Amino acid sequence: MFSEISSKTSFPGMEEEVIKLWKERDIFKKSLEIRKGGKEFVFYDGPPFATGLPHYGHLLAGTIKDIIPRYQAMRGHYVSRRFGWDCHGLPIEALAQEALGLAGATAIVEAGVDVFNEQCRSMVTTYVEEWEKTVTRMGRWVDFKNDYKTMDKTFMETIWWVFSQLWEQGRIYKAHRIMPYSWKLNTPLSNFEAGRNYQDVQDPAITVRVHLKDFEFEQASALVWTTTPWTLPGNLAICAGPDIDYVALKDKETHEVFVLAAARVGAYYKSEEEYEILKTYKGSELKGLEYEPLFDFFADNPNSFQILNDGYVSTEDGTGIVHLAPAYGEDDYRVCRESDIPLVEPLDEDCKFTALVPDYEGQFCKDADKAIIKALKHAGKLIHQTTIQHSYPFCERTDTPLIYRAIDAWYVKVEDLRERMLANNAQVHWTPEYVGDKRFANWLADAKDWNISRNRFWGSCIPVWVNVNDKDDMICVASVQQLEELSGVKVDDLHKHYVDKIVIEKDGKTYKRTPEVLDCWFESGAMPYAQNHYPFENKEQFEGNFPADFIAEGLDQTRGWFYTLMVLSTALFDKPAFKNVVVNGLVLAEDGLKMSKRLKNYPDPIHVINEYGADALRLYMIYSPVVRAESLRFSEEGVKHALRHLLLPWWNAYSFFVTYANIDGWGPEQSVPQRDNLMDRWIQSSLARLEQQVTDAMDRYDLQAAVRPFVQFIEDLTNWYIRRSRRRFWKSDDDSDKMQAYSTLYDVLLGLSKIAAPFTPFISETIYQNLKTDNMPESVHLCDFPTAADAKRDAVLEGQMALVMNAVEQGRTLRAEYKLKNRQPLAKMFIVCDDATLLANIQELEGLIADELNVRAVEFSTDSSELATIQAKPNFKQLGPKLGPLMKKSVPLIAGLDAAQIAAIAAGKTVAVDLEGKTIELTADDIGVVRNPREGLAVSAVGSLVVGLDTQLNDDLIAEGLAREFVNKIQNMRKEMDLEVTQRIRIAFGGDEAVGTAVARHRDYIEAETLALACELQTMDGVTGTEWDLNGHPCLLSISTAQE
RNA sequence: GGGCGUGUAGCUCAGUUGGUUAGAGCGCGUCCCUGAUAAGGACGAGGUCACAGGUUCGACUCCUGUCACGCCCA
Repeated sequence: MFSEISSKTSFPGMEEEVIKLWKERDIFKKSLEIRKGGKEFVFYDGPPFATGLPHYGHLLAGTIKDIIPRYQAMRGHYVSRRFGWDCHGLPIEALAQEALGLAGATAIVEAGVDVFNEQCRSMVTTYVEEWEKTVTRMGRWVDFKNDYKTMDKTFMETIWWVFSQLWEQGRIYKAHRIMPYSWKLNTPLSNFEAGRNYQDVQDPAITVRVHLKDFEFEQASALVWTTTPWTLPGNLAICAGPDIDYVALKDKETHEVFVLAAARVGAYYKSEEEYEILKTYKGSELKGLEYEPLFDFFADNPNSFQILNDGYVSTEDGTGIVHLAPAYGEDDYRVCRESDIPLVEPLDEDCKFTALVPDYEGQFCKDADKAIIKALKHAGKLIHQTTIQHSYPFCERTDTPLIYRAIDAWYVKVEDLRERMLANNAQVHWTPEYVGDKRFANWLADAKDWNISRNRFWGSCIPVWVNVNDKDDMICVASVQQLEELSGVKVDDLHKHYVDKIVIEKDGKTYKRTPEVLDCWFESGAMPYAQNHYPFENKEQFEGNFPADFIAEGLDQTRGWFYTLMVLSTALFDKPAFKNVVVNGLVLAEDGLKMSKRLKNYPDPIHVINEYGADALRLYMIYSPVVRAESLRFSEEGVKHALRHLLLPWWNAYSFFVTYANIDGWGPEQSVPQRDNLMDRWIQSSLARLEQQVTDAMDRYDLQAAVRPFVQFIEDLTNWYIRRSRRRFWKSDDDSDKMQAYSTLYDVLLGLSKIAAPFTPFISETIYQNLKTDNMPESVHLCDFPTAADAKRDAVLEGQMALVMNAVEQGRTLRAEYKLKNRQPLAKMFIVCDDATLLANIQELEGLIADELNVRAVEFSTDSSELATIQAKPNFKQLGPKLGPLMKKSVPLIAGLDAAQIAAIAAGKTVAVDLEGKTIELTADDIGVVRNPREGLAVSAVGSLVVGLDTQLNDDLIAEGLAREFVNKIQNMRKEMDLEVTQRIRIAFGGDEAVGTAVARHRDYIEAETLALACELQTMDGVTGTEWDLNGHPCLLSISTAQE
């Protein structure tokens, strides 16, 4: 006996049961154990920040990360799945700051880095439990016990090793980075922090002139605009846009020559009469012109004081020529660096001018604006002065304006790796392809050196100790052991508040650690090595498992994880870190906007799971283009749809099987191998096709394509195979056909549970558990994925069934068209097909067609002429290349061929026709045949099949129709009364003569169909029952239960 | 501003190497069927395949440009 299935199964409830089962029997662990020794399929988990609850993006990625490994495991591979946690970085620091009420870096230092870091450490695990719960509830199998955390000592030690490898390659260098800086707190802030306190302020906006040397006009100056006069003492170059138009104009009043963007002249002169245009230039033509420094503080700085070119210059305001002080602007820094202009830094840590600029020494930079403007005015270099109001970032804690300035930073040289990274990327199979070929490849081709230092606290430390007396004397530490040897200190923890205290004394020199921590992307990129504590441990294991066979993340990781993995694997091993990658798109809210807690424009994931189940949610997401990097507008309705149209019909089919198998006492031990019935052979072939389609798609990592064929299969199974086979299960005697039917449906449901297992692990498991025998694996996820589909397919049979379905569909259409309801039997139908072989194929299923369409007889014929006319239509694909420009003109000609000609061509003869004076030889390949139903007949034609209905009714047919109506009403009443399927009944009825006659004539049929022991006619008055209308005849029906 | 992608029915999406009637599901309307019943089927309405050029006998499909949206970068 199979377990009975409640008619009110709750899918979410069933899923919870399955989770319990997996847990109790440790199925995940077993699924790994049974594959031990098999070829490994290596999966790397990209670590999420655990700073909030999982959202749909995580659920989606998690589902992909579950399906592929489940599938590969069923294909015989050993797939270890370790969960990863990204523990370091700003997101967690922000939470800790909030918890401790610390507003910024200085507050953290004041409170103590140890206090702060321990706070971070304690908060990392805040969401771990929730994550584990949700990930598990979604059905994802992943090892949380043997997870990796980027804050583990072993992980962090490998990070040092990775860093030291880069160091030894000469890839690590120090440079600057322009960052917002709080002069009050003496600390740089992250851009994120800087963005939180913008205020409207007034700043001076001045235009100054720099005198051009060796220009073609005498007394010429370039006009330069700035809102930060205090940066002018540090000016080292000016910059023009290469494609911007510039003019040299002569001021008619002063006779001086000024150079500025043509588009900006109007901002300086009210009328065209005030000046004269001498010449126009492209910015690129001005490149290289030298000018006299505004101030002479840095007059000897190499390569300085010339016009540079860069695309960032605009003509929105100012003069179209910008001044560059590389220490105080990101673009300034970049452009100057490209021209090898070393930066100068005239401010101290309080942003006061140093002795390098004696005129303003000791003055706070912004306060010096006035004096600087005055000096420029005095020197005749100030052309224009005004003030502007703009939005400017302020320090959150002190409400003082932030100063953008150069901060020491560590970089990894990446630019020379571009070629090798591209070559390695070419070995990676991307889904979808374009992300790898275009997006990622373009990104690699333009890779910039990577700034890996952060002026923060909670992260892996840069393992470099610097000689306190000589900044260029550095020691890069590659392991804990090395640090212990160098320092003589036992090292237990590699976080900043521990290692900063460790001082190295060597050869009489003192070394202290550089204060920065590493970008946490460095850690995730180093995850393949660090999760294994390579090379300190697991050397062989790592080397055998690198690169990964598969990873999956969102499109946003092109610049994130995908990139950092590639940089480090290329630098260290000159290999890609992964062979296959599935890139998913963004999950948006249904309104097309980003999901927003504030707008509440999406349903809570927990609600969706509890309402529809994880299987439905998984299916909905996977069966969408979001698995191919396109965005998905998440819709609850869509999840419901997956449940109603895929899971429920499947479940109903299974429920049908169990119900009748139990009634008949059928069990798997009675299974027989023969398949005499075409329907049985057909559904098995369909299952094989499904198997083949799924395997093909999965081996291409195309999840959407893998799910698609399930839709067709479920449709075939439920709406054709089961519907057409129903009687074989419950009306026939225990004969061989019934055995075969049970055996087939059993095999199919069992096979389907395996094929679907990676996608919908819960319902697959539930069904499998009930169907399996004792000598089968204890979980569907311990089974082998069905293969060798080729051998099980019968393409001829599949084609044959397609034709039959086509014929039936036409028959149904005709019934609808002629308003002949299906319960009304008809005497005859006609099926005509010119091809005798095809016709014979259809004829094999005559009984099925007759039954489905409720006709007493089917007449088959190869001659369609009585039912339809035929017409030829050109085969464009075939004729197009042959006819070329004459193609269009051939259309009416071919349509005009007569029946004899078409028949001749179809019979393999060649018919010659004249087209614009040219003779065209038409063969069977050149034309298609269209059949048009003859007028006045109930005929339909699709392709080569013509179907006709005999619509004439006689008394006999009408009586049978009534009997069928009668049965239908009784069945409805049985259902209404919620009777058991096997419950026997008695029927009492009243009705007119027609009803009475019909019932009398078909009593046996009625009693058999309705499981009635008696069906008695009474007068209308004698029956208290339900009133019905049987095809226009009034009828009263009453039923009562009966003992056999 | 640059790179990449997307744009097909009211909605969600398919659409093979270019071939003439552009499909499916949902929703809507009409009808039908039903011991698979939280269903199911048939039919109908609904499309200038974002727009404009070009290549071709023929373009949703290939090329160029434009527009809108998204992601990333600047």
